[in-house]
Formats: sequence, C-alpha cells, structure tokens
Amino acid sequence: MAYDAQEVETRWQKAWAKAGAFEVEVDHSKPKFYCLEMFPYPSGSMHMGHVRNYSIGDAMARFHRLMGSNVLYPMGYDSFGMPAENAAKKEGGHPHTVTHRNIASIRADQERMGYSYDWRRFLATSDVDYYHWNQEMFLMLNERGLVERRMAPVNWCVDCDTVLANEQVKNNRCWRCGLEVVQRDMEQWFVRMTEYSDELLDEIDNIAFPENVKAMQRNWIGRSHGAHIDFSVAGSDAVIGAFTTRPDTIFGVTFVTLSPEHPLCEELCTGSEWEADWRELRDECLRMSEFERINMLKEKKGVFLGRHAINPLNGEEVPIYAGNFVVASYGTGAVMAVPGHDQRDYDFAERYGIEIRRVLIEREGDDPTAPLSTAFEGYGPMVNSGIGDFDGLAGEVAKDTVISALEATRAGHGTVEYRLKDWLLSRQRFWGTPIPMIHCGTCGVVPVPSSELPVELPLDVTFSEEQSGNPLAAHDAFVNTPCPSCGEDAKRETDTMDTFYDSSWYFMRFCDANNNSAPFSREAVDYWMDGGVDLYIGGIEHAVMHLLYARFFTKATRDAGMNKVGEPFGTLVCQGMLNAPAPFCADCNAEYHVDNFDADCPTCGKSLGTRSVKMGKSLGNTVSPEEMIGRYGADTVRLFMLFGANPEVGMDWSDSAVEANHRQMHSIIDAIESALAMDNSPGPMDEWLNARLRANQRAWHQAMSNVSLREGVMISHFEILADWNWYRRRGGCDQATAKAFLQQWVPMLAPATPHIAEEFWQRMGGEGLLATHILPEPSDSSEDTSILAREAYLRNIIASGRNLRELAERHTEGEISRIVIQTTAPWKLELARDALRLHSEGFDFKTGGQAYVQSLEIFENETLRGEIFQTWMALTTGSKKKRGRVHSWAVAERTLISSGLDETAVIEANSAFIAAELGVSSLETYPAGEGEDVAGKAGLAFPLEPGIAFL
RNA sequence: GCAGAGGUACCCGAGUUGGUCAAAGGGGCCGGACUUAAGCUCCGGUGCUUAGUGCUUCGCAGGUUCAAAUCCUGCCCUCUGCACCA
Repeated sequence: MAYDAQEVETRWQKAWAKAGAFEVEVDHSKPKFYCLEMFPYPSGSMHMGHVRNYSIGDAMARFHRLMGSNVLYPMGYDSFGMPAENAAKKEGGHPHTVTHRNIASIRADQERMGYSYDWRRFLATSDVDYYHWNQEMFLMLNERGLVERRMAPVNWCVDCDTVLANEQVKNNRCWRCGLEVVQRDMEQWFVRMTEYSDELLDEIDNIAFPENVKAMQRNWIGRSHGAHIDFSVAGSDAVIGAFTTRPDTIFGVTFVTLSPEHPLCEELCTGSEWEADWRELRDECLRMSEFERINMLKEKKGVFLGRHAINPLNGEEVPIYAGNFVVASYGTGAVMAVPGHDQRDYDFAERYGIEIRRVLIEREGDDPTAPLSTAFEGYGPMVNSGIGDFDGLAGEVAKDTVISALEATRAGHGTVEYRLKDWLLSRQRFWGTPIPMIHCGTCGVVPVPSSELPVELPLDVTFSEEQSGNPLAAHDAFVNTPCPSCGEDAKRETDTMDTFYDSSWYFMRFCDANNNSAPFSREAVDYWMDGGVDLYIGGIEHAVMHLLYARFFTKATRDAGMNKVGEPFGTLVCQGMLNAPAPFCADCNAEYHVDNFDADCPTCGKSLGTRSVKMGKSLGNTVSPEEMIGRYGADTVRLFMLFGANPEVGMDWSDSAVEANHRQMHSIIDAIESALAMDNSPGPMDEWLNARLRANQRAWHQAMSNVSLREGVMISHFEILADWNWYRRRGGCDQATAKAFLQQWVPMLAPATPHIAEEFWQRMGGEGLLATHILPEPSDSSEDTSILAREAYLRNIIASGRNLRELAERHTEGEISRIVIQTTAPWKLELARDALRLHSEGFDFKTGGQAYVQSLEIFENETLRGEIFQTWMALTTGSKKKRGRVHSWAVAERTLISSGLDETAVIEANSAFIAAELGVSSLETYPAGEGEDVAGKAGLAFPLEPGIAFL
C-alpha cells in the first residue's frame, strides 16, 4: 500500500477526538489505571525528550485500555515561571501572552503525535482557574500551622532576581541560569515541610521508586541520630550546646569549636588578647558563601578564644576555639572536637598542638594505649573513659549509654537532626501564584479570606528589558487593598510562589480538573488516586525536588481530610537520557558543538572524534520532532522511541535506526495486506500460527505489564511479523485463520503505533474504534506445546542441514543434489521414552541405570549391546562434557518424544519444503536400519537428531 | 570517601531461582534471490575450527560445583547522587 502517514494519522486523530475515545469518568465497575507523565513546562515546541516521555506513557495508557482498565491519562502545563517572564521582557509583552502561545504550540505537536489524552482535563497552572486553588490550599496550610514567615539567610540569584530553595542550588549555582548564588538575609515565606521529615523518610521503604531515587531522597532528608550535649564555660554562665552523632567518643573531646559567627564568640573573647584574631576570622568567613565554607575550604583555620569549656561527664576543661569549618546553620553551630576519632578534628588538633586522645579501639583486645597516626572513625569498644562503666561498650549500646548518662545529669539528651530544611516558598517574581497575604500596619500579616480569592495577577503590566525587580510591587492597584481584618489601608504581599508548589498537587487536580468550587472532590481523587498514580513517568532530575514536594503535599492534604492516600505515586519510571552524537576530543575530554564535526579540537588542535551525549541546545545535537514526523510519520517515530531502548536506560538517536524502523512499518503493512488477501485454503500451518500467536500474546502481556516496552514492541512488531512470514513461507493461506490472527495482532500494534493499527482495524472490519476496543485475556491451549515443538523440530533439521551442507560440499566431488535423512532407530526412541518416564518418576540413574537397561529385552541382542549401552548413557547420565538428554531436553522436546513422534512421517510430509530450503532436488528418509546406511550416518541418528547425508 | 546503578560478541541490547547458552532480538557489515541497475523486499551468514567435532569467549583474578554469563571473595573501570555533616 502507498503508506501516507500524514493522511492516515491526522484522519484517525480527528476520529478519536470526535468520538471522545479517551474521555473517562469515575466508574467503580472497572479497575482504574492512572497514567501520568511529569508536568511539562511549555517552552515552545515539543522536543525529542518529550517525545520519548509521552510515547512511553501513551503506549502504557493504550495498553491498559486494551486490557479493560478505566484509564485516566491527562495532560496539562506547568506554565508559571521565569522563562515566560524573560520572553515577555524581550518582546515587550505580557507573560500571559507568551505562555498561551507556547501552550498552543506544544499542544499541537502532542496532538500530531496522536497521544491519547483526555483533553477535557487540560489545565495550565498560570490560569486563574488553577492558581485560585493554589491560594486556597495555601490558606489551608496556613491554618494547619504549616506556613511560616521568618527572616532567614537565603540563596539569592542576582540574574534571576529572586531567591532559590536549597534544592534549586547546585554546586552553589542557580539551577536555572548557572550563576553563582549569594547569601542574603530576608523576610521569607516558608512551608514547614520538616514537620513531615520522618514520614517522608520512613515511607520511602514502602514505595515503588527506583533505588537511585530512593537513595537520593534518603540522602536529601539526611536524618542523623545523635546527642545534644551542653558544655558549660568555665568561669561563666554561658553554655555551649553541641550536636554530635558520636556521643560514644565524648571522653575523647580535647577542644570545642564554635562557628566564628556564633554569638558566644564575641562574649567570650571581647577585651582579650584573642579578640582581634577572632574578628579577622569571622570577617573572612562572612565573605564566603555557605557552599564555599563547606566545599571549597582549603585551609582549616581556628583561633583560640581564651576560655575553656567543661566536659559534662568527666568535668575536664578543654579549650574553646572558633573554626572556619564550622557552619552556623547546621546543628547548633558548635562542635565537640574529638581528634582521635574524627579526621577533620585530627588535622586541626595536629596543626594547633592539641592533645589527640584514643577513646575507642578497633576491636576487642587491641592496645588501648596505641597511639593514633590518623583518626579512627569507625565504631569499636570504648577505652580510657576514666569514669563509670563505659569501657568495653561499642556502637549503638555505647551511644545509648552515654546519652543516658548525659540525660541523668541534665547535661544533654538524644536528638535527631535532619538535613532537610523547610521549603522556602516565596519568589520575588511576577509570573507565579500571588501569595494570598496582606500586610496591615495595625493587624500585621493577615491572610486573604477564602471568599475573596482568587488574588489575580494583573494583566495590565507591560514588561521590558530595562526594568528590574518584581513588577507586582510597582503595581499600585494590585498592592493597595484594605485590611480584611480592620479595613484600614494595607498592602498585598507581592512575592509569588515557587512553581514547584504548582506541580505538587496537579495530579490530584487532574482527577477533577473542572471543579469550580474546590481544588478537587474527595470522591474523584480517592477513586483515581487509590494506590497512587499507577504509572508516573519523567526525568531523574526531579528525584529530590518535585517528587519530595509532591509527597509532602499529598500528606498535608491527607491530614486536612482532602484525600485518602499519603503517597502520590505508585510505580515511578525515570526515563533515560536521549543522546545524539557530538564532536568529542578524547585528550581534552570535552564535547563540542556539532558545527565542529570533521574539524580539529578548538583547544588542543587534534582531530575530533564523536561521542554520544545528551541531546541539547548547547551542543546543537538535537533532532526536531516535527521534521521526523514530517518525514516518517508519528508511528515510526514512536516505534523508534520504544524499540530503541527500554524506558529507564539511555538511548542514542540514530538516523539509520529510524529508517530501519520505518522499513519495519512497511513490512508490517505488507504483511497485513497479504493477510487481508488470503485464499480460502486451510492447511496444517494454521494451527501453528495460532499456537505461536497465543504464546506471543502471553509474553507480550507480561512484558507490557512490567513496562518492558522494548520487549513488548519486539513481540508485537517483530516476532509476530516473523511468524506470519514463516506461515506464508510454509504455504499457510487461509482466510479464516488470517482474519482471526489479525483480530488479535492488530490491537497489539496499537500501543506503539496506534494510527496504522486503527487503519487496519477499520479495513479488516473490526468492530468500533480500536482505541476503545478491549482485548480478551490471552488464551491457552494444551495442544500448543506439541504443535510448536513439531515445527521447531522441522526448523532444527533445516538449520542443521544448512550447517552440514557447507561442510559436505568440501567433502563431496561434484554438485550436491540429494539428501538422505535417517531418523532414529525405533529402539532408541523406545529407550528415550523409558528414560524420560523414569526421570519424571525421580529414578536414580547413577545407581539403578545399568541394571535397568540390562534387564530390557532388547539387551539380549548381542550385536546391539554396545550401542544400546552408549545410547542409554547419552540419554541418562551423559558424559563429562554433555549432560544426559533427559536433563537437557526442553519441555517441548520431551513432549514430542513421549508422544512417540514419527519423525520419518513429519519429514516426508514436508520433504518438498525441506529439499527446497536445503537446495537439493530430492530427499529420502527412513528410520535407521530400515534402509541402506548412506555415508554411515545411521549410528548418529538419535531421537530428534536424525543422521543427515548430502550426496 | 559514602550510597545507588552498571560492565555480555563490531555497536545497541536480552539473558543473572546455576545446566535446554557460542549466548534472543535489532543495527551495521558480508553473501544470495528478485530487479536493466540502484533502492525496496525476501533468504542466509556474521568468535575460531569441524560431515554435525573440538577450542576459546560474557570487565579482571581467584573460589564453590559434576556443571558458572548466572553463586561467593577480592580487584579494576563507567555512570549517577551525596559529601571536610559534627
């Protein structure tokens, strides 16, 4: 057929839309399946990374529809954020305009790919219909005490003109623009996510995320158990509180270090000879960001503060230092230093000549007085404790005992610390959800009453490149408002929300997207979200940000009674990178822009090779989806995406592979057309085709259920086609068989290539739209094993015949023209059947095998005795190199032998085919011993392995 | 350093409850059929060897076993995340 992908695909896309094929409602009579791709930011047109993401999701959505599930598969856009604002500035417009233009563009691209979204649930977070509910939920969080406004040192990006959450800072650089962030103290809005730290951490064990994502989240939350210990200062009322994860090393404390900004520093050293040194160190530290303090510090420096702290357990006085490596924001900003068992403290102690004391040994019996040449940071029995019964305790027991001792003297207690911090929500930008709060001179900060929501972003703002700061702050009509509490003039909050807030609950909004009286109804969300989103697909880059916020949010709304589940996502699939070749210099280990193909390395001048790297604008190694769809059609692109690699692994773009997949499409089309044009002549291959189809259906079903899409597509688009071709080659040509075959096969093509599947569904007279068709459970037939085994037997003969032919040619003078196949001697088959029967009964061949074979009647035959014995051994115990056949035969082969397969009959029935395949003009076959032993092959003949001679 | 995932034939990639594994499938390459020819399509080949045998292979080195791609130990390398975290 002339395959006009453009025409076929757009025609069916219209038909699906017209029929509302993908529109779903709550229906308790069916199992539900919620398939979701991570919320896209509409940055213009769709790129290949999107194509991969959605092709995976759509295949799964379509598969589950075929399986009879009620599939929720929505699409919307995470459309607030900086890029639109920057674009608006550039063109002197409004981000709203930019955003809607981009949404229209990406949506058109998605529609052209034929993704089966329920477009009625479409939403954009920058539309007031959506962010209204952001605000409503913010009031809910506020009422539940989860919102806090406080002064805090924040990460500020000068370029983006706004603060960033901790998660948005990577290597001290802004995640968006890459500029280094600076520290600023500002009044900010926080969501108290840390209230849920423990649940967020503990629940990780029970969710089906990939291990790497789980590990990242655990790391990020970073719970550590330890102790808070109070060191009082000698000659003062001051107390230094320190957090440690190693209370078992308390007797090794030989100094205490404060962060230079610690308020006690000044108090302790003012007026002393050490004050000047401390001030210098503090000022130096203030000039550094926290990141530099933690990661870039080359030199550990400290100054003595002139005072001593008292170890609460043994009363010992140790010097107090200020150290540049102690960070104020972690723990208490004070460290109890144990140089014997902490490498950093060891280095510091060595430099300043402080005592290094061993209070742990590595294993029992070690010398407690052995000097340390490096810190021993592991766990081991306590030694040299000086007081109490601590010596000998190790690990958790040691920690607990020390903590109990501290608690008894009220000098400390066990604690838990987290790395996770509260979610810094406010952004000093325009294009985000306005925080619904009002600042009143009299009443302070007052929430906007729910009845007055939404607080809408003004549309009468013109953006330009000159302006800096947040245009909202300069918009009088927005800012000025009466206080909802006292009615006096007041001012609106002009900070907007981090866009991660928008994406933290959108999956629940999709359940009830058009609700205009609440964020979502409990009924809808409990139906669709039961067990979480069943399949959530997206990039690994959201492992700690979006996925953690969304988990938190779901728990917060659950506790507010809005939904039942506490974990939003069931199975999470993180799709791998999409790579494409780029010029690469092995010496410099650097990739360059595609313009440098065939050029020399711009850095070292050597000639460039290529390497597969992530597709991206910066290297220019991108491929345009539009262009590929235009050239090959959406189905080919989808097939390539699914067949190229399994979802979670990286994948290389390859032009030749895309072309190969396009050829595959043609082959499938040709095959189906041939199936539609069959004669009405039933034959022996019909049952084989059915049996193969059933086997493939079962394997396909399993692969698809496991999101092993590559494997699934391999079956639906490659294996089944190969079977069909074999059927035809073997003379299969039955209309009824072909029709039933297509009835099953064509639907299997739909998840990956829905348009061509729908086209053929119609042409073969399928009922209704394939898009809404339900495929029955894969069936089974007890006959299948032996049907398939017979054909496999035949193929085996042809395969070994081919191998042998090559060898035979070398040993034969003249042309090879005929073949003689001697099948197994009947007595060998009988022995094989006996052996199999005994094997299935658990017979021990090693002890009883010989006696058994000798007891057989046939063993009386003296001339055969030797061969009988050899055959028996080959069947049962095998040799050193080869196991007995009873062990190595597959189930199918055992079935054939046990049923007493007449090999000669099978070969005779197919002699013309075999002869043609092996390129000989005549074929003769008989059981060994019943004819001439041509070329001495009779002895080789074995059940399922006939002796083959070419002549 | 810690944690997670990996290392399979020219490339990609299955296979890891030990035996049916010289190891699926695809790409590429080689050969054949078809064709005036190229392309398409179909068929076959693609570790070495051999009238169906034998040999050497699944990061490296050992070990367990009658039997290891698969299990154990050590090592090397790649990717990802965290990191002078108290």
